[in-house]
Amino acid sequence: MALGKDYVTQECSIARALEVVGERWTLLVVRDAIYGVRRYNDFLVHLGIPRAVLSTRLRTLTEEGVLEKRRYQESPPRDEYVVTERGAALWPVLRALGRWGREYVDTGRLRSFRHADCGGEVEPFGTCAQCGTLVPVADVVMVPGPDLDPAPADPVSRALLRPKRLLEPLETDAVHLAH
Amino acid sequence: MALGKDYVTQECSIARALEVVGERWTLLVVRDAIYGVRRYNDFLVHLGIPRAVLSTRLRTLTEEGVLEKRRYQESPPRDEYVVTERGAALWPVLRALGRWGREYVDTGRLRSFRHADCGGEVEPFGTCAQCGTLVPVADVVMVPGPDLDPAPADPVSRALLRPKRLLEPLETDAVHLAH
DNA sequence: CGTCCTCGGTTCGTTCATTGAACCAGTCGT
DNA sequence: ACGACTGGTTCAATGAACGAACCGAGGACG
Repeated sequence: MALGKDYVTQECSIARALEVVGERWTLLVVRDAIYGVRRYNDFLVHLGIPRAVLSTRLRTLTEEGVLEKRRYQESPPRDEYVVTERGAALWPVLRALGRWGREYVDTGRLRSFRHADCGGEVEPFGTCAQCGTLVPVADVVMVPGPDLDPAPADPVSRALLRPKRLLEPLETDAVHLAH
Repeated sequence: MALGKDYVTQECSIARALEVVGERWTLLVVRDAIYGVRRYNDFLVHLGIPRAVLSTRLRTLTEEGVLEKRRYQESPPRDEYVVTERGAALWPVLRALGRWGREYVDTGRLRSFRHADCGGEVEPFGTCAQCGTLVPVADVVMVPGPDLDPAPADPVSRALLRPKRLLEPLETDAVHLAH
């Protein structure tokens, strides 16, 4: 971790993991990436993160193999950041955090996560309440809840008002209009 | 979160959770608390954290209801920090982080976690490999692995070389000798 | 051809958190 | 009376985050 002193003294996989994803904003960047956000500007407006910090996070996450920088058009040259398998493997962490946040911090029902195959809700530990299988990230559908702001300012939040399968790229208003 | 700007713009339980436990060191403090560490000095030597930071973390975690400050002897007056139910509910987060760290960052086998009732290993999502039940934190036993340093410098790490049920108080050398 | 706009950054001064060392107060053991 | 232990607080220096400004490559438009 690029934070002054690191956790290397810790003989613990939790500490090792936090070395990689424990910095401020990092897990939120990964969350957005799993939600399907891929472009610099989309991360920027959705997170409200300082540009310099975003640049650093994207760079280190790419170096760590959590994201992959990929050119998706040549003219003008444009790159996107896509979650790797390693990044997608952080889904259980985010799911667990989200459940804890909802139960112990939140008040409203913001989003729920359902198994694409059978519609069952994904439980605290990532299994499907309906069919009991351990749901892979790619088979999770994010469903917006009733307590989300119905008309958010930024296009990424608006795009996330529709149910959306995780990992698939997000279509923002801008991209939509460009067609 | 006490970090300059907060994540309040984020309509997301993950962000809300990170508001509480997203700061540097915080999750490691909670991890230690779940491992059974309870006393200021034990956190200090085991984490190698600056005293000022430890003090603020313990205070905010107490205010947030993740830990509870409790007087355990009157003369001299001594307090200990014990995980609450709310704090113990963070176990899935730590388990998920640990699994990710072991699979994608670590090399060695540092610790494993087993179901106290049947001895089965606790799987990535927190279920028991043997009997299939979702194992509550209090029924998890931490078992040290072969790649741990066999003679660590601090007494807390030494105490953690023995198998240990989570949440139960840790007996360090010092306490042990004091009997 | 000149101007404006977008995207994906970098630079920079200010603010804020972390660090590590020093200090301190209450209590015990001897 | 003296020193050690526990559980802190204080302080100066460092480093990270913040936010606004700037920048360069490439269209788009007229």
